[in-house]
Amino acid sequence: MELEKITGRSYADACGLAHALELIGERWAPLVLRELSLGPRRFSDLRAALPGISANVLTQRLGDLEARRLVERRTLPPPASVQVYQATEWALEASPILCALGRWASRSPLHERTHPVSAVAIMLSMRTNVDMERIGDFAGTMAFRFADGDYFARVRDGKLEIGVGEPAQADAVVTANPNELKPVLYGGAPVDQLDIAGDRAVARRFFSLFSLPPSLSAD
Amino acid sequence: MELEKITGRSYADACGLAHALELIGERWAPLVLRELSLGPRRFSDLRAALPGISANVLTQRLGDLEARRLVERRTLPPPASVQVYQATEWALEASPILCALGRWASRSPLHERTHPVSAVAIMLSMRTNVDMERIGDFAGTMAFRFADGDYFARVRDGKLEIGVGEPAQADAVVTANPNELKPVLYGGAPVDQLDIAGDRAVARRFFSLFSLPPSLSAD
DNA sequence: CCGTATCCAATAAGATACTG
DNA sequence: CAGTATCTTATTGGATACGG
Repeated sequence: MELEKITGRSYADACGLAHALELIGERWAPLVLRELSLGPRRFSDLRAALPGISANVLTQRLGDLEARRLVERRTLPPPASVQVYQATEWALEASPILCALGRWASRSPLHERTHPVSAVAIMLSMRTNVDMERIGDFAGTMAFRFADGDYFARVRDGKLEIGVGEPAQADAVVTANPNELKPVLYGGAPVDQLDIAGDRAVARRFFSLFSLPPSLSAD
Repeated sequence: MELEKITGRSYADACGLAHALELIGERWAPLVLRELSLGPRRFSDLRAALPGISANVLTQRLGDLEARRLVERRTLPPPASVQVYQATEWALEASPILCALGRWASRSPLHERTHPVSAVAIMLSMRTNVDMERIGDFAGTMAFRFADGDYFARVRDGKLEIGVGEPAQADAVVTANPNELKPVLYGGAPVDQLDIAGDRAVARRFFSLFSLPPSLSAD
């Protein structure tokens, strides 16, 4: 099977970057990977998380990514018996690189921060924008309840762990939509504007760990 | 000025990665940045280095990148008086991230390593694929004379520096085209198949510093 | 030679409707 | 819900021609 058949147009360039673009350079592809980087998702999860992608483009992207060994299609065991899409181990290795690219781009004067974000995006942004030096000896576990699922962030031993699902024991539980988190994480908005159950002091400390890199002047 | 006017289609997603795609997600854009990441280049340099890009598309990409503050157009002082395109400082910060993406992609079973590479691509690949642990206390300077320009690689103090132009004092001078370097750098081909003037022992040691990450099995 | 502009054909993306 | 099918629009690439 020739590469062009799989990737559409070839750059005919042996440079790894050119091949990266053949793998994930098509529109939406990196965002699909982003949505898969915390765990498997269903077709409709992806559609809901990617504002504006159309069903036919998502179908095609998932098929492309599967052919390129970045995504695997799995059917969950009964009684669920639903099909999910899962990033391969190798695809997950690209995730921190894509996050770094996102952090780089967030300095752009053209960056429109008022757009909505998905649950996965805001959780990944914590991993990307945490200031390790501010962690110190802080430890705590935050649970996040979004309309489309539960996530957690656990700080321990100077590290931040992000995951899907209900954490073992949460110090505080935030019920919100992802957009409401943005101003508190990155806009200096007061933590109290969030719906938080549990230890609000832990929550306050937790939210103080994050900051965006400096914006370039818009001129 | 609205973002959509600058970027074409918007993802309407506040995630930094989505914005990165709005900035450099269009076809050829990252490869144009790659070509600019070791210094300013002329239009025709870019055309020559990017196999298959049409003048048409290159003009548009350069204009897009300029509007997004990733590229600046400069006119060199007389007597040259020619126009060159230069990556902004911020754009250069994306370079290591794009290199990391290239290294990640190079593990793909679909990666076609027989395609040609540009001079800048092969020089950047050294920065990307050098094994720091192998440097040890080795020091040496290699000059590379390609048809379209001179480059150098200097190893010193456990670090590798890549640059454009003639180095101060080279231990060895390699005259080749970029494709001929590939098998020696990454394919275990003998250094002696290259046209090398100067200290061949330094050259041999130098070329032994590089290796690609392991390929995934093609199944 | 250095780009730009224009025209055309091939692809890719988007919107919408539809099927199991 | 999980996709297909179909149609329309946008983007890309290639060729060619044009001005500095």
